[in-house]
Amino acid sequence: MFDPVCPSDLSPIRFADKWGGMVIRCLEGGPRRFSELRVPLRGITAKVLTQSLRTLERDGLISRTEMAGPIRHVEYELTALGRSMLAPMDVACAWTAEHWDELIDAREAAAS
Amino acid sequence: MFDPVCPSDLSPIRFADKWGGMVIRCLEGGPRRFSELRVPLRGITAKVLTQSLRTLERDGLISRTEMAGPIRHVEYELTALGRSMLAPMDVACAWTAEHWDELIDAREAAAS
DNA sequence: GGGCCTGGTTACCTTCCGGGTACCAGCTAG
DNA sequence: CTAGCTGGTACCCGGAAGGTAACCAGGCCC
Repeated sequence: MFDPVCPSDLSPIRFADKWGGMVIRCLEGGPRRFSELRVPLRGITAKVLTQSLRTLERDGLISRTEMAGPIRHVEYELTALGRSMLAPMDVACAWTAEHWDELIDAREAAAS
Repeated sequence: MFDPVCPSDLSPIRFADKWGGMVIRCLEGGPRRFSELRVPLRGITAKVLTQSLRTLERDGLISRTEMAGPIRHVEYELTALGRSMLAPMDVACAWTAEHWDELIDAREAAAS
């Protein structure tokens, strides 16, 4: 789903850290487990994902819940605050999509 | 106008690099010269401002014009692309302002 | 000539971010 | 006993970002 060489790297708008925005997108559809997040975030290592999740939690955007039971089960979920950030993110995505060609052109013109 | 310890550092939404968003805000009202930009961006050094301006120019968000004449005169101005980014920035600012307390609370809760 | 304004450049240093590898405990299935 | 899944942690590394201090040319004023 998300590529390590994500096109959004070209966008001047960034949410949280490098993977933060994508993590939030992954949680948009409901709670997810650690290993479930690693699937769409292709190429992310456990360490980096942990890092990103801890930061998002510190900033109050997601919550971490250890479920009871014999086997280990941790769920990450968007908080109300995190969910409220989806709106600005949509705006940013729309802007990036709309001006995609201009962004590419600017880079190419600058490279030459 | 802008503080080096800008409150927006707490916002998970960032535009361009550290000073990029503020530079764009400074140019909102029309073209500005290098030294005019240094006034509101308190504490920014020439090198860092140059760096930021070069990046913004590379990304097609601002334009740099050397004016003719005996004394040196350089003007920086928002391009159409740069100006179009003001809308997403407004949305981001509004979100940050609206959820300011929650952002602070989250940090404080995490610190304890 | 000396000082100041213009808009920078250069070298250097420090911090942070992201990533790679290895390793861990707890539980389960074969 | 061994392998595999869960969700991580510890350690090291390289590169980029951000900042400091010094210096620069060109033109102005005195």
